[in-house]
Amino acid sequence: MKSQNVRTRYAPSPTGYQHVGNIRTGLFAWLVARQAKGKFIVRLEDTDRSRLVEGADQHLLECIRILGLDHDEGFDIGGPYAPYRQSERLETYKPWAQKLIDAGRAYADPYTPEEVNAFRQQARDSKKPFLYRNHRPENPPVWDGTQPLRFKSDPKPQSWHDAVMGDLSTGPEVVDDIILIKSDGFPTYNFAHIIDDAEMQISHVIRGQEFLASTPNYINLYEALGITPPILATMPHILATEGNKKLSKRDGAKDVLDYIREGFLPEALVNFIASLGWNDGTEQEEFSVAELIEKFSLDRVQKSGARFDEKRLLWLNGAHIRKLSIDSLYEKVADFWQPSSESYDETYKKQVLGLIQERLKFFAEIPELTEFFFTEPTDASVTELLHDPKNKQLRKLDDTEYRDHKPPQARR
RNA sequence: GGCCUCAUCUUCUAACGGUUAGGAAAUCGGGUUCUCAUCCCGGAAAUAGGAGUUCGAUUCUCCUUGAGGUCACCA
Repeated sequence: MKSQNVRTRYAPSPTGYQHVGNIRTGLFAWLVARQAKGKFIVRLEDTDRSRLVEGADQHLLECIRILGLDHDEGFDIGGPYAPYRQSERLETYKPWAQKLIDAGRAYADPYTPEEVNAFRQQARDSKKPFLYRNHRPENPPVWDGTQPLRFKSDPKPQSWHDAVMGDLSTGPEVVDDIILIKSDGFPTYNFAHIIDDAEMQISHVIRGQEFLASTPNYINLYEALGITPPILATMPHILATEGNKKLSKRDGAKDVLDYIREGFLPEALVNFIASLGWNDGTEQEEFSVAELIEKFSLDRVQKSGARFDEKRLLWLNGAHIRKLSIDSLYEKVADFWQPSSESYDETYKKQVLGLIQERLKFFAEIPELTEFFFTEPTDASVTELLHDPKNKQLRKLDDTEYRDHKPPQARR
């Protein structure tokens, strides 16, 4: 593949906030695109009308903006393949569905949900996996748009290559007649993403491990549609700090914006998220965004899941903070000063910052760490101590050295 | 239960089939520092188990075990 043709996408469903687990997929897609000087596309997969969360689309945009994952095409800015919101693309799915119907590769599902559930329960009771195609109707009715439209699959063994997982293969028993269009007229993810990726010329599909099991179905669909599959890259899950569960909102995965609100640096977050499941093979731990773009590669992504360890994020953020000049640090912490600091000027606050920079892990700690610089002591003995000329630390406050804005290592 | 995937210190991870299995976080100890932190030095800490291939296996193969995913008109 020519590098200028690399087009990756981040295509979440607007069903809530972004957390470290799902934003990593977006970060990796972005890195692949930027490294290859390709395009990064942000698409919204909003075909499940019942799970939509208001404001989730704006939240997503805010997250990628703050993390610096700039996009070239998207549901907010448009692009050559607009619209990029699946709910606005219903017309583009129709001809593809019709093509399958005409070829005898799609049919109307005549059963009620209750009937299908009964089949499902039957399979469960006999401890067998459920396969709809075992109940495939012999003479399905003409599809009138009110029933689900199902894919008439061609079950067979399949093998394919995954840019992260390597060579994979499955037997015919995993291929089934998946639903393409739901009875409400919206396509399923399974159908819509394949059409959109093809129409939008997506070169790499980078997504989480939960899609691994349905990939054989997608390959079957690609074949029926006559579409050459893109490069597939499956990311391992990020595990919650406790237990063995995938990191999820339910298990307390934090909103990415919450980290920003607590005063984590976007570049530290990006560094941290990238190193969850990826490293460049050297002993380097701290990476700038530019270095990540240069060094990232899908084939060095870990196959196994990585546990989310906030202690490591804390350390990494502290390390990034220590590298900042006082001026730059001062600029970034503007929103974190406590009320008692209001009457103090910039010069004084920068001096205070210089004193705490080395131990600062995230900006929300600032009030706690600096309160005594902004309050008059009430105890007489403390006052006496403060005026003790032998107290070197306090003398530094009068020192002019911090006005030079040197990084802390350069002082002394 | 079927199918798929994965498996190195507590955690994130490194190691063309040949290393005293390395680094980082956390932790413990020491040094620097008027405190804390930073910084420096050091300690403890791992190849899940069993076969096989090989002169030699963390690395290749198989089995076992464990973990995860999936079997939705969710993505």
